[in-house]
Amino acid sequence: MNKFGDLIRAKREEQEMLLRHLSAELDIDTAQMSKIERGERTAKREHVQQLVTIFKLNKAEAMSLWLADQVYAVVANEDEALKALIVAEKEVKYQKKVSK
Amino acid sequence: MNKFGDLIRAKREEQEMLLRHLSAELDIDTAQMSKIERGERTAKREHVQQLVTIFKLNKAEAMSLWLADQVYAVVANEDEALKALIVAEKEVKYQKKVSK
DNA sequence: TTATATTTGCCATTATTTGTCAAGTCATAA
DNA sequence: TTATGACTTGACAAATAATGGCAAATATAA
Repeated sequence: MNKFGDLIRAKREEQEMLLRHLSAELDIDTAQMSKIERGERTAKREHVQQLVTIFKLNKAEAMSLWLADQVYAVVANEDEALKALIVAEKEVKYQKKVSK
Repeated sequence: MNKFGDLIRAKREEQEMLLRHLSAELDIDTAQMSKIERGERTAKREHVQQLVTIFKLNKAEAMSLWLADQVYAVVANEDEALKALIVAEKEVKYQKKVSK
């Protein structure tokens, strides 16, 4: 799963922006940016923020996808993937409740 | 969140087994085992399997908790934790469907 | 062909995780 | 009190993984 990279690539192509121009804005190698878009590497948090600004993305949505890719990497190909996600989800909800 | 470690500690204490005996069975340092039970370190997959055998655990359940701890570590303290989990969950369900 | 864009593979550097040890705490017994 | 046993903690080196950057390879179009 590479939802974040797919989103960035879509937005970049929508604007007919070159990979080397985008990577220059983030101050990273073009090859790195290529790998991020294709999901071969994970973008840094600071780069996510920059991309949100550059493409005027919904920050919550972008962060969700970026995080989801990382979550998915943990459970990919695991028999108990779904159960694990549900356990984690319950904990997140519980923490939200008790921290109020 | 440390559901896996909590489970192991509970089972070990239930049997009045010493940390050094358990760690000897897994062929790891007592300090390591202590850290695993307290969630300071993550057990290796092979150790999870050994613990399942030693304590006659439900394997699916144990694996779920072990994985859930790792998933939770990724999303802990993230504003979009819940959204991210739901995105990942949908992907897992989708993959399950298309791989049939 | 040539030029430009992107991808790929490799490797050095950096960061993170792991294993081990020794010293520490804590509770209990002598 | 001192001693002992169980466990925890902190520090460190070693192992492992992630990252950045380069150059070569590939692709796409003129």
